[in-house]
Amino acid sequence: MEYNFREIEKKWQSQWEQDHIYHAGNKSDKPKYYVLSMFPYPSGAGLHVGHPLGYIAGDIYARYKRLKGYNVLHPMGYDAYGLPAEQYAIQTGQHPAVTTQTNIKRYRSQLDKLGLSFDWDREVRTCEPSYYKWTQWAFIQLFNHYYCNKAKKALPIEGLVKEFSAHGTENIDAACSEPLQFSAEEWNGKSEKEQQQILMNYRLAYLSYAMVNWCPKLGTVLANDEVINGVSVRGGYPVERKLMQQWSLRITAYAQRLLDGLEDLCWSDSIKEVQRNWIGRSQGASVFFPLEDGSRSFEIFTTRPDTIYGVSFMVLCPEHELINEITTAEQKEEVEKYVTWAKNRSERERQAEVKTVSGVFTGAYAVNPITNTRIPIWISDYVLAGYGTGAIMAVPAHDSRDFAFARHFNLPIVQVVVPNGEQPEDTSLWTQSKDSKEGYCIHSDILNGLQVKEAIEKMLRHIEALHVGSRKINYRLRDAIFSRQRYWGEPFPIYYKDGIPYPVEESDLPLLLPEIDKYLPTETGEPPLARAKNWTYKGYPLDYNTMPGFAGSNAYYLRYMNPHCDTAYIDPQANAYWQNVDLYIGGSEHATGHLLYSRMWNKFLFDLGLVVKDEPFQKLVNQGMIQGRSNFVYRIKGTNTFVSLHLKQNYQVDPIHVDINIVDNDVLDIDAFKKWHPDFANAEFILENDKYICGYEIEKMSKSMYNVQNPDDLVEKYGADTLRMYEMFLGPLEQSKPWDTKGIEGVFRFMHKFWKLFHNAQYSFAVSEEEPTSQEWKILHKTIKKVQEDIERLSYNTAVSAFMICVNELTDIKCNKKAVLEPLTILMASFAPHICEEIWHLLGHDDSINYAGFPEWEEKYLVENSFNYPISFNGKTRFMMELPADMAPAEIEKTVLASAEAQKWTDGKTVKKVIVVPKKIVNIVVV
RNA sequence: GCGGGUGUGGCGUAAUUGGUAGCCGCGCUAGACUUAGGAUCUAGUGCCGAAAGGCGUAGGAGUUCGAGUCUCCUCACCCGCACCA
Repeated sequence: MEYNFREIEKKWQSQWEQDHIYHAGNKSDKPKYYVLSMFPYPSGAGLHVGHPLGYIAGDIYARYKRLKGYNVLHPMGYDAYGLPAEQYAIQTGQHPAVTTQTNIKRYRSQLDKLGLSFDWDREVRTCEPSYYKWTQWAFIQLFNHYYCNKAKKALPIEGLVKEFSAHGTENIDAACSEPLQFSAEEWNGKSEKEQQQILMNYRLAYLSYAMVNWCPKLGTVLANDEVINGVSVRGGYPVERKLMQQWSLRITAYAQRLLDGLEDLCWSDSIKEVQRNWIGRSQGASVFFPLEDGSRSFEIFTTRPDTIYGVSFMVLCPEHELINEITTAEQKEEVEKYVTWAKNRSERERQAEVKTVSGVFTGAYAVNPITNTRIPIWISDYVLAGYGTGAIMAVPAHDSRDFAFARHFNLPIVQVVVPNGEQPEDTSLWTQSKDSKEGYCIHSDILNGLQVKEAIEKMLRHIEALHVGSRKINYRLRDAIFSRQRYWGEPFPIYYKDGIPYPVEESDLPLLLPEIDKYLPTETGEPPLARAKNWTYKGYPLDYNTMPGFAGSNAYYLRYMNPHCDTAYIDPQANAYWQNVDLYIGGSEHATGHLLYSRMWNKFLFDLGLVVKDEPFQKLVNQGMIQGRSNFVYRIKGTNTFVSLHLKQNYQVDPIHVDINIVDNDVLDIDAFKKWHPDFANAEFILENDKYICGYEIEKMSKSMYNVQNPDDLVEKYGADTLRMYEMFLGPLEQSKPWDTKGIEGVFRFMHKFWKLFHNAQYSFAVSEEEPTSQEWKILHKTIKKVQEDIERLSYNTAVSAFMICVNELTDIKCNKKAVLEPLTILMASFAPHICEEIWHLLGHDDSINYAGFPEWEEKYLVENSFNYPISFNGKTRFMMELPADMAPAEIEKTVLASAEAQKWTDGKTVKKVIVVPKKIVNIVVV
């Protein structure tokens, strides 16, 4: 029979599904392995060829591990809450649950066609009540815990309450929104409402008034990672700063642990670096500058306490609480004008005008606590409210922003650090600030002559001795805004009594998402949930917000371990067995979102003793994006005539996107083109060599550019096995690359060649029972070794090459011996499961190939005596050989040649050249 | 501006991790079988040269017996952060 992939793939896919062959039990004698691909958001557009890349890569690894004797957890599910379904609902009135359901169906059928070995018995959907029940449950736990900096973990809030009523804040070192100080008596004297407000300051999920990213077009707030360059990631709508009461997640409490945890993870350096940057730890000092009148002082943060002698002014952010208090009467009008102006600027305007200097003098002065000099206090929006204390000491000589400000407002510039080997300069001649990372100190009293590093340490000690400040570590990371004014998300299990939020009883979870008549905010501007009838609990109003998209994806990898458990979030036995994800595959766009929130969420659950591992994803691989390759035709302006690519320079033309499905190797199918669109029915063409050649460009894959390659079409034309192998063959997994269907024919040819190894000229199945020759063993075993090494390091493109080489070599020597072909089939089953399963059964096996043992490579076929690997890859035979250090070159050559002949590893070919170099290395070229 | 990464034939890529650069595939050229082929098979294919030979891993230097690989500088492109004190 010829290679009939359609029949083979259909047959085995339904067989596998029927037998639940990929179901992994929570108990097994085998070692466990957990392979996870990031679950998709089921969008209306369906899958394109980019999606399967990661799934196939994960699938190959899962199948490989199964063959290696592991109990493999390889689940899949859907990140089903999200904005697009809701936007669609607003436009059409269609319930988001319905569209989501439809899209999931489509996704599932597309995934099934690829022969992915998912354990569908464990499927989760974040929008199912049985799933989000536990998202809500986890939220309540966050609400009921605070972070203790001494224990370095989350602890129950009751403990904090006990401590407050016994000793006040005296012994407390906890993560909080604002540092508070009160005694036990003060605490006990407070009302329930006041106490609850104080506790909010400590809860890990807390309600607060905060400056948030408000997107008027989407009608919701967004997290920092959902905003890029002042516009929303989804939709690209402008985002403003707005003061609103919102739920937040105190992720900052975990900043240091999130940083430290990266060390032992097997993640790429780039993604670790992105997370480190996002957390943004900087070490320095907080210093208190008293006001001139001594009434109070204010705190600043600096990483360079050594430059404190160079401070010539202070700057407050326009939002700073001190402004009203200190502004002098003469300056009042001007300050108010500036503050109002600064507040009304959009985030985008502010970012676009970074270079423009603006600011205003408050009229007030502070005192430098080290030098006791009088320093003017200014206001400027180049100081950010969100970082540090929203106030800085300005050292214009050594900071470019301070320098620009000082020049603009004519403030003094004092050089305090001089680069080694240089002399102090006249700063009035400078056009920019001077780098001060290295050098010696001047004009700095006790620091004079010291190197920067020593000076920083000395000044830190000095500051501490004078009690004017202390060492401090600052993080750029902000708490995550956790509420959205949307419908299609998890409702908060929170109700309000007397304006105070209380969690819903755990036994009453899930708090079901109510039905509403319209998916829009109310006329009074309340979120859509305010439209729900009887949206109350115990007679009290429930929260109108829903949780953000990342809420449901925080711990989905944990629910896969026990997806049907409805008595606990995490089944301890299942968790003890599966531990955490061994290999996680997904796109790098989640570097600062999902991958950070998940780690924090997991650490919190770890603190509660609910999970055994502190980190969720041991090894992470980011598959590259697959870009689209668009094709163009060129229409001569004002006509309906199209000119081929290389002739277009003679005409005035408009390039027009053309559907890549009617273009083959950049050659246009003219008939199909005429039918494609009525406008082109009577089109005329200027051809080159009787062909119409299209131009191309690499762009994002998108419908409007007609460059979307649908995997279903390719499966239909070439089969899933070919598509799987081709996607892996395209290049290194982590690299982004344009989709190009050109090369798929080569892989398709390879599949036929492989199939033919098992068949005679008449296409009947025929393998020989003969004992293979040493050469045949070598071909097999070098392939086993190579492929195994390549899979382990996820270098699938080179593994596919190794298969091709192997099949070429076996075809050349017409090897059809079962002893060679059978192990090769098992070896390839991870890549091309359908064809290998078929052959496996043709070879006489009744059980599935999926659990056949993985073939081991035998060293004896690769190593002979002192030669390590006298096997050629890349058309070369090279190896190492132990030789006495004092052996003369001529002697070495003789020894090697003699040995080579004796071993017969040259397979009848003659040695062409022996290159002998010192250090025991020998290269031998054979022809 | 700061941080991370990449640069190899016409194209996607490979290179025992310091050891003949270009494996495998696409494309291209020639041939065979074919009524025909956009099917299949065979051979060739880094560049220059008729050949001998020479030149070649973005460019320049360095370390080494030996560099695509290590070090330094320059250039180009990609990604992340960005008034972060």
